[in-house]
Amino acid sequence: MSELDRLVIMKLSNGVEWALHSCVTLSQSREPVPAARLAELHGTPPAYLAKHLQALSRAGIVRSRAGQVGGYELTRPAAQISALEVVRAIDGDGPAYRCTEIRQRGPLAVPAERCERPCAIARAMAAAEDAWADALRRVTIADLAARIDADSEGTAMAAVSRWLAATR
Amino acid sequence: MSELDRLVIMKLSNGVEWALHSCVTLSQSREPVPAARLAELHGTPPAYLAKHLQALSRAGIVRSRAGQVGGYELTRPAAQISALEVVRAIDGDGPAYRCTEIRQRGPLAVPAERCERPCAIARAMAAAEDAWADALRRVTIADLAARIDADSEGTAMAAVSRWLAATR
DNA sequence: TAGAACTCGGATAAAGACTGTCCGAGATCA
DNA sequence: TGATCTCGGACAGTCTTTATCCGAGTTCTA
Ligand code: FES
Ligand code: FES
Repeated sequence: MSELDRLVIMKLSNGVEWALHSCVTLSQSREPVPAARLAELHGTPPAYLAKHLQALSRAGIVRSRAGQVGGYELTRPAAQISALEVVRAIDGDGPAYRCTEIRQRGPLAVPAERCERPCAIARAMAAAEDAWADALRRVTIADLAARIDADSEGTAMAAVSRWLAATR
Repeated sequence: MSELDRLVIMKLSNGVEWALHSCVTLSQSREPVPAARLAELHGTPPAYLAKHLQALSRAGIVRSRAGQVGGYELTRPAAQISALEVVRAIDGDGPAYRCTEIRQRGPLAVPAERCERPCAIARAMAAAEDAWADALRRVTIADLAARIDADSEGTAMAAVSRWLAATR
């Protein structure tokens, strides 16, 4: 690990990247795709990716199908799944900034009866998080697939579909 | 720990809250304030708060003064210090979403020569983080102090100044 | 209808980050 | 000169994240 990487503190689980790419891949297949196939395609540990897919299943984003022809598939059209849903399913739906109410502690503690409204600092942090969430809510899995396809001059998604069909 | 707290995944260090409140407090004092005094006022572990104040010192937000009348003081007027600077100093200045470039792995790996531009997914996540950062960049420590004062009907900051002077 | 193979699902260890604490180096004042 | 107070980085404990495994359930085949 390089020095630069060590200075950077990781705040979001790296599984978010795998989950988003997996959703984009699933949007290109009409049939269920096994977790092991997705892991091979993305070069990730199979068992760990499966754990994240389970989280997506609990969130209602994907549906699992057991058996020989089983696997994972999207429950809704890709245009109706926002990136925010995927991130929240993996990383947790709680706020990143958690107010401990330290204003109610110490010699100058504010009485609880005056703390009906959140602290001004907590309000500012919550507003920033809302802006972050809104930016992600406006992007759908279909948008991401289209952009990746455009970056590859319209060859990437077709290659994915071909690979999925060939190794079925 | 309650069940609700366990469901919420903590992504941001809670030291961010202590640092922001400490900066607001420091903005109300013309003289250096020792870390132990700030810890007593906020009801936090003294040694751990000191560690975070050291991080603020490295970032150039506060200046430390050793000796009997030493302590911490802001290096600039509170109106020129953004909340984003404080958050970045404590939680790290790296992006929360870290792209691992998984598109360059696996059987359908994209050649590196085609990866000059970041992945579309990474771009969307970066745009969301920019929105978050912009919201925090527009808020200064002086703004937060004014809002906390307004919430307390103009008594909070005066009480802080009085307490700091009385216990000097 | 019985069998076999393939899949998901949760339960189980190892690693790293955050939390919390300590004592020494340095500076100021008497 | 000495004492006292301050910061600063170095030291353990706890929790989340990472990674992995084997059993339960389902589907196709003979
Ligand atoms: S008391 Fe939690 S942010 Fe002010
Ligand atoms: S390769 Fe990292 S987000 Fe697409």
